[in-house]
Amino acid sequence: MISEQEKNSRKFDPTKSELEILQVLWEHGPSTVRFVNDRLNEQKDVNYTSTLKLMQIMVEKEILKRDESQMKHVYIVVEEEQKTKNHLLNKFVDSMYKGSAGSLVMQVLGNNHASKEDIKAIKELLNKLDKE
Amino acid sequence: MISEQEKNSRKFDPTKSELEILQVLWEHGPSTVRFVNDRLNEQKDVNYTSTLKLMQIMVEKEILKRDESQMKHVYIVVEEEQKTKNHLLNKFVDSMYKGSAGSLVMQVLGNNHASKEDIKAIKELLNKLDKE
DNA sequence: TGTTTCGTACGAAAATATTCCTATGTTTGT
DNA sequence: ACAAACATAGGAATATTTTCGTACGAAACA
Repeated sequence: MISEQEKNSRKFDPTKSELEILQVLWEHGPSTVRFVNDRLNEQKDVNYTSTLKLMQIMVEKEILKRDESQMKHVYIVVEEEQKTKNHLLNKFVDSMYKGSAGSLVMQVLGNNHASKEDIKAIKELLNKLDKE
Repeated sequence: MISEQEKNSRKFDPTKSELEILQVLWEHGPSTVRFVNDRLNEQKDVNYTSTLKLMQIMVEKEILKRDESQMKHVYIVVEEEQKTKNHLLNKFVDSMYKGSAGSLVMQVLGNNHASKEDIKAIKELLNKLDKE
């Protein structure tokens, strides 16, 4: 269920590169371009100004906002991590599993991609859901 | 775990539009461009030749192959639906949940997107996994 | 048989996303 | 104070994806 609020507030989906930046910010919190770019360079080759540009675009799109009080601007994610992930997850489920979350879960679990701890936690959650 | 085979055989990931076409083919089996285009037009406005072009490109990329014995070429998905979906799912989990399938499942389930039947099936699967 | 409809092929245009060059100003260290 | 290092801004170049115009041949049918 998606609220009107949510529908209207989301003007853009992050692109692939934007998502990479988001992941850095999710992991480390508000950061400068320099910091984000350094993290990205641990994985791939990308010029500082490219990252800068991308983050500026993300500000325009209102995916990020920034604190300009310092010379080194600090970029902050606007929407909560969970909310964004939820949105992307739902989109994924809808398009790939016709909205059936169940079949997605079945596939993930059947794919030896879950640890014992995961499984335990999932069972507990299921029991809790049952009672409701 | 991804086999060498799998790594090498997958030269390209489907783009967004290509995925829409794949979904039609997954649902209806081998089809003509006309048929696919009609299905797409139930959702969005797209010119016949655009769909044709895209499907031709997909043949070049070896995402599809085609039967040209008839004048109306019939396009067939090369890789099994499940294999492709698996690949995309893994990519999604890796990028969004740092490879933790467990946290993805937790999120899906915590999101009232699973029916009672789903939950039952998942529990059974979990029990089976436990025994192994 | 002629014309209208439907098919493919191909290239180019348009839209989108990504990268980086250059200009210019600020800070840092000597 | 000066040079080197570092910051942002903005636009242009590139790459990628998507859309469609045009050409042309085959089939349908009046």
